[in-house]
Amino acid sequence: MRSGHVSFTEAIKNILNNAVADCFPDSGPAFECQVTPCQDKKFGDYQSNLAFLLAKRERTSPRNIAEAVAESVQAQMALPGPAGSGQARRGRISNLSPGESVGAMTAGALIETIEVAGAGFINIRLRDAALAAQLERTLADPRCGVARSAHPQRIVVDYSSPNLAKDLHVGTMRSTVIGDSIARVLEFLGHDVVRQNHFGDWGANFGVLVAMIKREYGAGLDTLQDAPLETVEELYARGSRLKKDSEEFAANAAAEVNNLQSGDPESVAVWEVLMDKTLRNCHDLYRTFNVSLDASHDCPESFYRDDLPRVVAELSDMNLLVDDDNAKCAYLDGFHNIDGDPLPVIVQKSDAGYNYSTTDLAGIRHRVGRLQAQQIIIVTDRGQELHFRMIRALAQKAGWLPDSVQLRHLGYGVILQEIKEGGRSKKVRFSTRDGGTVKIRELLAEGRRRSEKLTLERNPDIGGDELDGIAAKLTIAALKYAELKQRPVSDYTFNWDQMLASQGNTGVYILYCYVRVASLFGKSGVDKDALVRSPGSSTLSHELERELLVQLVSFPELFAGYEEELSSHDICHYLYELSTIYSRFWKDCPILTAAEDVRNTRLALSLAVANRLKLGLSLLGIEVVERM
RNA sequence: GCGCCUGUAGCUCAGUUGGAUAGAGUGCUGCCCUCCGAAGGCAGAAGUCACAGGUUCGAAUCCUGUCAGGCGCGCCA
Repeated sequence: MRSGHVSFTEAIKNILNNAVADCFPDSGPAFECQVTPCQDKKFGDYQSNLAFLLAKRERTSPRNIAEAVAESVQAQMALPGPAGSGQARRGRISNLSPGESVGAMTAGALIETIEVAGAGFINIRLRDAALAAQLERTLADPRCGVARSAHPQRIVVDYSSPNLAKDLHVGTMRSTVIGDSIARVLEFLGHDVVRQNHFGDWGANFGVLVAMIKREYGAGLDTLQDAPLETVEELYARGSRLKKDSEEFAANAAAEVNNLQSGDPESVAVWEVLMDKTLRNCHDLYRTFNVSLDASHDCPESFYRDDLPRVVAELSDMNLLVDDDNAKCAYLDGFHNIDGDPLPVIVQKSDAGYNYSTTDLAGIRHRVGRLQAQQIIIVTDRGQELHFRMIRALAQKAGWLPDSVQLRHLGYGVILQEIKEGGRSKKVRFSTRDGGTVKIRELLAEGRRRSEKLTLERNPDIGGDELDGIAAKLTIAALKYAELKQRPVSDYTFNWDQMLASQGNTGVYILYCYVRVASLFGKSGVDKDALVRSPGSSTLSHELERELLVQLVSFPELFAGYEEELSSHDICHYLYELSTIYSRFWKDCPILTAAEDVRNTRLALSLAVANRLKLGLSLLGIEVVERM
């Protein structure tokens, strides 16, 4: 259990569990009540369906069970407790001492009403004072009430992992954005996160590149150093074609792979120039895109070069390998190819070179052995699922991946675009007009053009560096939010107008909500610190204040299942809900012109909203703006 | 052929450890600035939850089958 902070869900669960144990002593200690927020707020704040689950075992109607449990809870509520349940007047904000956690509250202090409805639903409405007290406790808390995990793990998160022979494109963007959010949240929850950028800088692609560079630049490596970045990609594209057309060049490229692997100084020198150039570009892009990866997280394929022969040798010693057309293969149960024949993991190719399976196995050994990972999360496209299933099975068989270490492959779908063709629209893979891959750099530039235009339309007096900064942040918010708001598993359709729309479930809408609060505090001249120290003790005077309060204090519950689900889209959903409630509140509840006590309450609510928006967005890798 | 994933409003998607009348946004039709930012808010119309069976007090959710789509299945990563 997490100590210090207990969410309302957990507190209610405890109360209901006690009541069930009281009414039905035979139900057994294994019974755990389920508590969820009411889907319809008219029923209350939280509901439980425990009566339905118990009905069969107790051989009575759900309604009877619910009524018995509710009665028992009501008896708990009547008990006097340290929270002074009898004094907790409805509607008063500061009745509970701010230091007291939800877990320490008595049933009477926490619950306003408990009712049975329908066939046996138990609906609970919380006391305003309990909600308000929880808000006060978290107003000064940079974590907004979210506890750290009681069981922190060392978790390796492997993401982004671009192929350095090409500039970063939208395919790697998904891994980068999704993985970055996962790393940020797990770290926030107190885990020891080890980010690993397993980028492609070794193997066949680089044989081609080194061969091309030697051929075209000869001794003039300096000119390559100064050449624009596109040169590399262009060289690679031509080299790949040449490899198909010319046996001589293909042999050269293969030879260069061997040269690199054996540490030939001349080839390695070329490779280093290449790496320096492309890596600088890559890290530069991470900074621009607000991705929390830097050089300290680099753990590329080449990192494992000395391990590769050992991986093969050890597998061979364990008698797990067979020779097949000169390739060294491991066969595992349950994997078949298109003809139904056994499908191998190839760890050494017929030309004696190593491939990505070898590197991934070396990666697992390194992460489990040296990095002491308790969990490994790899974020790549869904197409690699079979590959990772086989790698996992082989690593387990070899004893490199103990049962205590979980290896998870998080696969995501492809990015599509809608195109019109003869009056009908269809979806194809997202690409440039000539069918090439879309580069992240170009995407950012296009987003900034659009964001700048939209900003100027609304706010013509913004200009210069401020405009640049706003356009950059809006672009990042739009792109990342669009990426994260839906489940990674599904394909998604790229659409600038949709992601930059200020209406609807977009990053821009949420930023706008934040901007309104920022503007409010700019105008009011309110001392935020004073507000945090003494948030006021006014009555709740409007139903929207309460609705906002309920949403605000449920923030920690968002993270209850995160480690299991890695569901950043739930965070998006929460932020969007919070923003819509605040927008309604904003419309109906004047703040600055209200009487002082009402005003202070509304300011405190506003501050709490801004804090959660800022924190939640930061966990998605999105920065807020103060003006837009 | 086999495996994995997906199918919910015209469109984009939530909801899937079984729970109350299936939710948002967009688009459409209207409405709301004397008031803290209208990049906002409100109201209305729009659904055989792909289809067919099954399991039970109860199914978008679980099981079986069918259909449709995406991806993967031996030396690229």
